[in-house]
Amino acid sequence: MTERRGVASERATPSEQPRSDGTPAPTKPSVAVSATFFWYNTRTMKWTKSLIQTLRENPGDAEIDSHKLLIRAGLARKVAGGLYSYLPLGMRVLRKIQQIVREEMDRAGALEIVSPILQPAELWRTTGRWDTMGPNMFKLRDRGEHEFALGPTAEEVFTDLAKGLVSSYRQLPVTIYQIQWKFRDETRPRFGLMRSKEFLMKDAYSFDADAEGADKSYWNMYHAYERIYERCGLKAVAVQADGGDMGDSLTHEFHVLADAGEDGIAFCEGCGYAANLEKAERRCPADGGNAGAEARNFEAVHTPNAKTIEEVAAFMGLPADAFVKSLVYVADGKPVMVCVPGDRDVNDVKLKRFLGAKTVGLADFDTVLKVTGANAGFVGPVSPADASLRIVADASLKGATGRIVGANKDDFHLRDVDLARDTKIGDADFSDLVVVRAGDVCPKCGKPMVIKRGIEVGQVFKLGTKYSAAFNAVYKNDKLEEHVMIMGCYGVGVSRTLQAVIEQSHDANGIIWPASVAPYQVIIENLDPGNAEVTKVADGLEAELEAAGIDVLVDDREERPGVKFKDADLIGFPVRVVVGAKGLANGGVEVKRRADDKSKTVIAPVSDAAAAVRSALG
RNA sequence: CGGAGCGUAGCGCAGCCUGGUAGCGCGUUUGCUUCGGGAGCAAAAGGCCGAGGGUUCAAAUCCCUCCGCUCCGACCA
Repeated sequence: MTERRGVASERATPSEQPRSDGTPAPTKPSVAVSATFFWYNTRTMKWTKSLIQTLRENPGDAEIDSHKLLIRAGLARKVAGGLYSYLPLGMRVLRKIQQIVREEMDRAGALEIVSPILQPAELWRTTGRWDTMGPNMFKLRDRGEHEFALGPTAEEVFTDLAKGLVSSYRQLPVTIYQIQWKFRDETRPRFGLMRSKEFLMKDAYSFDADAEGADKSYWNMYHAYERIYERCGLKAVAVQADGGDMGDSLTHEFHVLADAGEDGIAFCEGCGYAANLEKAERRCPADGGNAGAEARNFEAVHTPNAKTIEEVAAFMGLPADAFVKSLVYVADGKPVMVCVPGDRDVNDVKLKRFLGAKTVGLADFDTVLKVTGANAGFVGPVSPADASLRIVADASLKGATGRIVGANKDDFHLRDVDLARDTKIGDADFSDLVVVRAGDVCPKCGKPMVIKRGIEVGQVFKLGTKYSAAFNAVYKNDKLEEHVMIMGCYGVGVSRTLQAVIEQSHDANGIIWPASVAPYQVIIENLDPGNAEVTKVADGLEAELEAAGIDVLVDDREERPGVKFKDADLIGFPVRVVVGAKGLANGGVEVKRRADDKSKTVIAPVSDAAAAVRSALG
């Protein structure tokens, strides 16, 4: 223990014995630190030397708790919109998360590299993404007018790299990763580190010889991700997501459930089905659930100026689901009408899939008028001006009768419309096309689903050969034949994960860090730094804990106890040790976990204090 | 990209409408008294009032332009 204290004090102050030439003697490195925590600078710290600055008030621009706490607890400071400096405390958390990610990637057999942030345009042009990424990518030129991007991701760089490194099937499978800063020109950065212009991301890319191997690589990473989030103390759930332009590719997003999350996720509590709202499907009865409605001839209703479903419903005094909402889309340049129940929203991704289109989007008003004969607000599936207009409808409208639709004539709607009788929508034109909502039926087990919100902290994605084909990244098999490698990509938002931990683990007093990623696992509150006896106990415990591999902050400020307790709670160190004259007189030091209330405080004799801390850390 | 709001001390804000040369709280520094859940008193430091231009004897305040930030929206008929 005496030795350990020596190490701790050496680090706290430069050696006091100058060399003969007058230069200060070098400070000896701590063997314990460099050997077991090689990626760490220090394991212990005195508050008065730490540059920790907490704020009593919430920052004016923060909306969500984790953002407020991030700033108030002194983890990060805003430099500009969407750009943050990580302060010493935040940096420690970031490094701990990185280290967990690194260890799990290494354990999964992935190889760490680092590639440039500044990426040549040429690579992006190879896949066409120089243009398709559009304004989301920061682009710049060097003095020779050569174009570059600040990497928003690195598929191109890694594929190009693999092409150069891999030539034989003997080298496969291989997964390469990096932890690197990424840049995205977000339209609206917000919520602190949640959506920022610059963020730290771990991105990995797998290369396989065949589909079976690619599958194994995918699940290998999937399981590594489960371990990463668990070790970070996060409850993350894997949800199905849409493969985007990659067709029906398998992909999962890892979400931390939180009300402040930006993404909606559909859950089935019956069978565990989970999918984000872009992807989530729902089951509809074969007949659309519309059997037995009374058949009547439709008639026109004058509905002046009532354009939205809300307005018409109010005007006619009927619920929104008595209406059919008809929208004109343009899919790959061709107009198409989409009908959904009046109280539902079209899911563009499902529509795109169903139509087999590359792009879909709402038509402009001119197109709407041209193909339907009416202005937006009064369009419907019954006899549009362009008789050849394709009309598709949500599955729940199959067999629908007695509905109200736009009349394709301004200021008019039609009532008592029977979709089968009065429109040309055929059986093959029905599909699940709406965004699911709470109560919709699970596509797997038929039970009602719920909607929750999540923060996306990672994604695993089967890429297929999209990138490797573009780069002609091939390997030779044992018959000397060339084949394109099959890829997967895997991302962890490291800086976002930091804030997600805060969002998921805090209370009214501040953050509650899981021990694995806490900036310091233990804070020792020296309530009386001027008292030699108290300070001796506090510093002795500091050294003892350091020797045991625990990192610890000693609050040696001359502050009133209340201030120190408030700060400890705000920053959220998992375990707090209070050393004060009063406590020592009463038999020892107090050990309390941040997550527990006062009643669970343990009084430990000084000789048992380190053991009590370790027990509290679990 | 459209709309709204805001830029004043390290942080949170007032002052602006009705021009007269800058204030409050927190934090910081010093002293005294306090001292187990954000103490009290006394003193002090700290600001080109986002930038540029205009009006005026005089501009944080009025006008114009620009920059930055925040929120809402981006057409679901």
